[in-house]
Parts: sequence; C-alpha cells; structure tokens
Amino acid sequence: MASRDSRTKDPLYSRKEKSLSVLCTNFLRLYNRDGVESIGLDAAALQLGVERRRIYDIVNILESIGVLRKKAKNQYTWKGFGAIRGALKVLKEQGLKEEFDTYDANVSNWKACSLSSDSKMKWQEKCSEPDKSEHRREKSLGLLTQNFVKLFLCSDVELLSLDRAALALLGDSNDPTAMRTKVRRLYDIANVFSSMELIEKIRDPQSGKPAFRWIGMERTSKYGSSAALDVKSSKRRVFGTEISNTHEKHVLKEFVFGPFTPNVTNSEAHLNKNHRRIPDWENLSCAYQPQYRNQAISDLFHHYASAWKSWYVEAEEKQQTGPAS
DNA sequence: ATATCCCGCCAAGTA
DNA sequence: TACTTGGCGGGATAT
Repeated sequence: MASRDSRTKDPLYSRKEKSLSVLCTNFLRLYNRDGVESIGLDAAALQLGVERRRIYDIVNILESIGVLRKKAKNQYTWKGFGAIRGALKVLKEQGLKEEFDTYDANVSNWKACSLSSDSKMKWQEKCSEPDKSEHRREKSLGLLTQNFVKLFLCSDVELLSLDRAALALLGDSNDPTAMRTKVRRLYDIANVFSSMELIEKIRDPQSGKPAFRWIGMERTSKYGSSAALDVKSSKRRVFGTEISNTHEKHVLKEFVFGPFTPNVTNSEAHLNKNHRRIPDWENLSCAYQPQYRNQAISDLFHHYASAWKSWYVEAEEKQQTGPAS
C-alpha cells in the first residue's frame, strides 16, 4: 500500500519510467550477457524493482519469440536473441499454413480466417472438446504476441495500426469491450517489441494515425551468438540511469548491449532533432514486395514517412542524470 | 479529445 | 490449502 496512489500523489511520478518498454530494456540489459543461463522470476522482479506481475508480462512475450524458455516454476532459461530468427520462421510458416492471412481484400476489413476469440481453431478439435484448459491459452499474452507477429510476417501489410490488428485478431468482433481489451494488450506487446526494435511506431501518412512497422531482423549488424556481445563498437549514450522505478538504487547501472541497439537516444539535452537518431535503421527503405493482390495494403503503406520516426522514440531514461557521483 | 497503457484485483493453475 | 500465473479492464497519464 505504499505505492497505491503514488500516481495521484507523487508529483514526480512518471508513467514512462514505469513502462513495459523500459522494463523490457532493463530486463534484456540485465540478462543478455555471458554466463546468464537461468532466470528466476523473483530475482528479476527484485533486480528490476517491479511488481512480480510485470515480470510475467515480459517473460511471456519474450518466450513467445524464443528469447526465453520456461524451465520450471519460477524459472526460465535464457535462449538469447539468436533464437528469434528461428522462432519467427516457424511462426511465419505456421501462420501461412493456417491460411491466417490469405485472400480477402478490403481496405477496411481484414479477414483473419482463423485465430480469433472463441469460434476459431479449425484445425481439429474445433467443436468437440470443451477445452477448459485451452481456453486460457487462447487468451494468453503469448499467443496474442505470436499472432500479432504473424500478422506482419504473413501479410503484405507493412504498416499496421493496433486497432486494425485487434480487429483482425478478434475475427471481426463487434464487441467494443473485447476490442478495447485486445488493444490494451497489443499496446503491451508493442512496447516490448519497440524496445527490442522489432517494430517501430510511425505515423500513418494516410490516416494520420499511429501505426507500427515491422523491422524484424533486417540488416541488423549484430545479433551474433546469444552471448558474444561486441561491447567495443557501442557508441550510443551511456545509459547512466538504471532501473529508475522506485528509485530502488544501485541495481545495475550501465550494461552494454550486444545484439541490438539500445533504445535510440533520448531527448533531454536538446529537443532539436538535428542529430540523426536510429543509427542502424538509417533509412527504412524497406522495399516491400510488389507481389500482393490485397488492395488493402495499397491503402495502408504508401509513402510511410520515414522521417517521422523521431516523434516517438521511447527514450525513457532522460530524467536527471544518475546519482551524479 | 484521443491515444496510451499502468496497476493490481482476483480467478485459474499447480504443488 | 498456499502459492504461482496471468486475464482483465478501471481509470490515470501522455499528446
């Protein structure tokens, strides 16, 4: 009850500092290093200074992408970023097989044949077993994460708004409540994906609304083995801040990223966008494949203002520099 | 106003 | 039963 209303009280409260995005970054920074093999949820929560509940969110998402593997109760195994490619490949094949995307065009409506709430699962046990147990899995964050990924990997869409994704994943639901809940989850997923730079938030040129672009493993310099981090070439800011949360204190301070670039800069110093951010994804000249029939895409993608990326950027740790010695 | 999405209650799962 | 997981959505914060 100490932090019960911290939000409505503490003027220093910062929602951003407590975002899943930041937590994910810290989580990765903490475990993506040599020697890490096993991850205990209790230790993670303690180290990261967050409620255990939040660790479940991170872990479930990462596991669905192959970065982690559940070993036992309260225990996960670090598989590393190297496992992502394989996981994505499987998801893509799986998605295509499920004819997840397939035909149907319509600028306003997707038609994710399968995957949805309750009336899907055509594979085999569709209307036979009550699947009391499967019910949970169906609504799990992990599965939602995988389906979200499939949306990008199995369709031609290169720009996707969470609303559209939710609609597709719900199988055209008319229930506004379900929709809202689904979107909330997608935001959670999008946050961790953003911190990993698997996706990027940008403004849709057409609708003018926020949407996400899949980045995936494209041209990523690093990503070597799960461990071997080439600490040397890292030139991004120092990351002086640590866990931030409840000013826990010295939990971890400056870890070096190996596989992927840490979040792109911050924005404290100068607000001017002079400095080019996102060193790696210089120009997202992700030439799409001119091989679709889906009219819907032509509506979505287009010119995708590549220069817009700057408006978002997580850049959480911008607050006052650390303990300032 | 709209877009985000944290927070933690409390119900399924497990040991 | 006690403890671990983790849906879910109220409502606060960010734009």
